[in-house]
Amino acid sequence: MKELTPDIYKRLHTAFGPQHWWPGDGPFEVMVGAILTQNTNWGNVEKAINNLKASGVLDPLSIYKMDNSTLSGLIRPAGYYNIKAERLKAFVGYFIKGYSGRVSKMKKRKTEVLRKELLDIKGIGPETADSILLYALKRPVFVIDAYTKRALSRHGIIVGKADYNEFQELFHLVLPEDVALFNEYHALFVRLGKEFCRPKPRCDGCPLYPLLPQELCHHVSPTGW
DNA sequence: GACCAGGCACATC
DNA sequence: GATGTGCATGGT
Repeated sequence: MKELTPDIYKRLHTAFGPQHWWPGDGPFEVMVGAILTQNTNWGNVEKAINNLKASGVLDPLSIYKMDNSTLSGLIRPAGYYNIKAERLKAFVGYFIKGYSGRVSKMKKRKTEVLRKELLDIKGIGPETADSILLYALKRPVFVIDAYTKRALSRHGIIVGKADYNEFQELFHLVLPEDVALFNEYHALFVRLGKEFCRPKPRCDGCPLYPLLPQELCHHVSPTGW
């Protein structure tokens, strides 16, 4: 197990520069995007969000009142549209009943309380909850996604099995609680993932090379990542 | 046509 | 507790 050293962030930031995350307009749009992007290409999510905007329904109350079938029709380009319609409805139900659909009210609560509440909503798991906490509510919570897991495993920083919380602890233990840093760092891992750490790796020019145990990042860890 | 994408819940062993 | 499967569109 290698350490999560500061030069990893430096290498990524030097290679890619600032990523300007989260793309989108305002906290509520970020929350909606966090649900829509589950296992889905961001370009498709943008189409769905644009449909909601064009119909003038990208607000909590409109989504809350909308038929599931109408909603699923609008978010269709994002894929899994029936499930995601339910998940959006579940989230806005919580948001309206708990906080009158107001981000300012939600911000009064502690991070741990909000995380627990979000995880209790059917369709919101750890990555979606943490994305909402970090990118919409500006809490210092590190987001772990498939790319981050894959990159850390392939580069030998995590060896063997690790669940979401163990990956997250790796960052929480060494990083200062800095929202801007968490924001940028996660976005950089996604950028790295898109360019180099896909299931079929394209390792030429990977900025984390030569952290690798051997020579090439075709190295596949025991976890299968 | 095959592969992949900024997950999650649920069934089954 | 670990592993497998359904959910689905759209770009490469």
